[in-house]
Amino acid sequence: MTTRKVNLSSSLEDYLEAIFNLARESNIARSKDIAKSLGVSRASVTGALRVLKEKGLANYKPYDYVTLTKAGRQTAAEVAQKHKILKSFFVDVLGIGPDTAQEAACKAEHALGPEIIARLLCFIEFVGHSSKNGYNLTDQFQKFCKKQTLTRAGKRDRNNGAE
Amino acid sequence: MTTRKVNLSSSLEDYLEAIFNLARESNIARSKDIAKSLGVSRASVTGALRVLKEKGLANYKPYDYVTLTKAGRQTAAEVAQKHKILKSFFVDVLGIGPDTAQEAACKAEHALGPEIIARLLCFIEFVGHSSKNGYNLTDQFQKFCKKQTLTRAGKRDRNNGAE
DNA sequence: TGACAAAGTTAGGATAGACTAACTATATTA
DNA sequence: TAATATAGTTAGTCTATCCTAACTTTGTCA
Repeated sequence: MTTRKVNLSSSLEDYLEAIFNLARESNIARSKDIAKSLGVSRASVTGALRVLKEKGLANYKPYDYVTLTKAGRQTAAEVAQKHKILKSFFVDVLGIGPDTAQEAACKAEHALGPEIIARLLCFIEFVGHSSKNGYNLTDQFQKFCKKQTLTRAGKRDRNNGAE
Repeated sequence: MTTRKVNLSSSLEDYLEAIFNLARESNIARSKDIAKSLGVSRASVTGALRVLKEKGLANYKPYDYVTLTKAGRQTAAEVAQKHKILKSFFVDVLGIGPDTAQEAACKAEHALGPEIIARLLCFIEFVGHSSKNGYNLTDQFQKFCKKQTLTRAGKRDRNNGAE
């Protein structure tokens, strides 16, 4: 029997992901660290933990360490996976800087469903694969991109004061 | 002198975009239609219009038609542009169905900044360009994708009951 | 072991965004 | 033009999320 999917707000997904990542890094997810990693107050964390408990995603007792339930871990892993794939797409395919990519992934991970994420992953693999097969897609794109940007800058200059 | 950028919530961006689109389609953005196109109540629209007016983005008077200010049009056009580019990427590059793509674009348009959107546009152009130059990227990807999916399904089957 | 610091919680409040129900203004049409 | 339908507004409420300030629990160390 699979666990029923809970509808989660972006905010709760963020908490889940933060707990998941902290638990991976240091085995323990402390309220203080969750607050720090999300940039919210400790009080907000307490509130979120209560909600996650209600939804069956976190094992939470006041003044005790938090852990995720199986369902919680599963959902958190999905969110983290989305994040990872998006960031990789931005950095490895589009050539975006890691910080901008990180920030964008944080937001977009809540907006895109599994179908698109799966395709995106496939696309990243396709790009990697194609690089090995002679046609280096990434390089080609970077060249193309630079050319486009210059062309446009030129057009803008020539049109200056037109409209 | 350029108009200063206002910080907008996703929700307000949605209203702006809806007004912009309605005005393009039928020259007039009626409260009722804004409500319908966003799936909210008419009362919610009134509230949003007041806020957009405060922020200098909409010309709003009770019981009158709404129009966007110059700043409002500019912002709305940017959002609509993001939407268009995202949808095109999903459909034309990833091969996602139009309905799923539409829905995802609606959400992601609020999450991604101008840098990533510009790159994405460039990438779409690159893909179109490459198709003309012998190497049909889209076809290649679709083939690759199908193969991957099958491979994974196979692996899953062979692993059944393993863990 | 008791005092102090750190972590966590609670209480109370703000804001954004949505809703319904009731009211007002505008538009239509007999 | 008066009655009625439609559109738009207002008032009041709800929920989600965040905050600060004050309180409680836990942990540390002299």
